[in-house]
Amino acid sequence: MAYWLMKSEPGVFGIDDLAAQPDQTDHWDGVRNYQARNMMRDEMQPGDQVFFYHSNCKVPGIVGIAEVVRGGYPDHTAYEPESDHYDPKSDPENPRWFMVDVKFRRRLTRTIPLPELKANPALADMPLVRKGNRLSIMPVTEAQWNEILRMESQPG
DNA sequence: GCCAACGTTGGC
DNA sequence: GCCAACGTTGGC
Repeated sequence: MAYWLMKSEPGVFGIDDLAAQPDQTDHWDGVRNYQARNMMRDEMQPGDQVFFYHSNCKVPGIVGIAEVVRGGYPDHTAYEPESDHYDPKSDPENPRWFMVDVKFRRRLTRTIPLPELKANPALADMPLVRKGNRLSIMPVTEAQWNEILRMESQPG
C-alpha cells in the first residue's frame, strides 16, 4: 500500500465534487504529463491512500483523503475531440494517457495550507513544497503521510 | 492578472 | 540531438 498526493483545482474538480459523485468515486482523467502518467499506469494500486490537494485557488493546501479503487487504465477522454483533454496523437490501439479511479474517504478537519507545509522541515523533500514544481501527482512517504496527519490534529 | 519555472515541440 | 520558442501550471 502506497501513499500519494494529487492536485486538483477546486474550481474545476474539488473534494466536494468527488464526494458528490455516485458512490463518491470518479476517474482521474485529463492528466497529460508523462511523469504523472507513469505513476498512474505503473504504480498506483487499489487501496493506496491519496491526499487531495487544492491548487490554483485562494487557499492552496491539502483538504482531504481519497483512496485508489482502480489502478491505471486508458484515459478515454484523449480520444474525444470534444474533450478539453483531447490528444489527436493518442491511439486507442496503443494508449498514451492513463487514469485511475479514486473514492472519497474524508475531508480533513482543517485545510493544511501550503505555507504551513513549506514551513515544516519534515516535509522539505516533498516535490510539492519545492519551487517551480508542477507535478500534479506525486508519491508521499509513510513518514510524510503521518506527519501531515499529525499537523491536521495539531495546528500551528 | 502577473510571471517564474517548467515541460513540450519543432526547426535546424 | 540541441535549444529557442511556446504553452501551461500554479503561487502570489
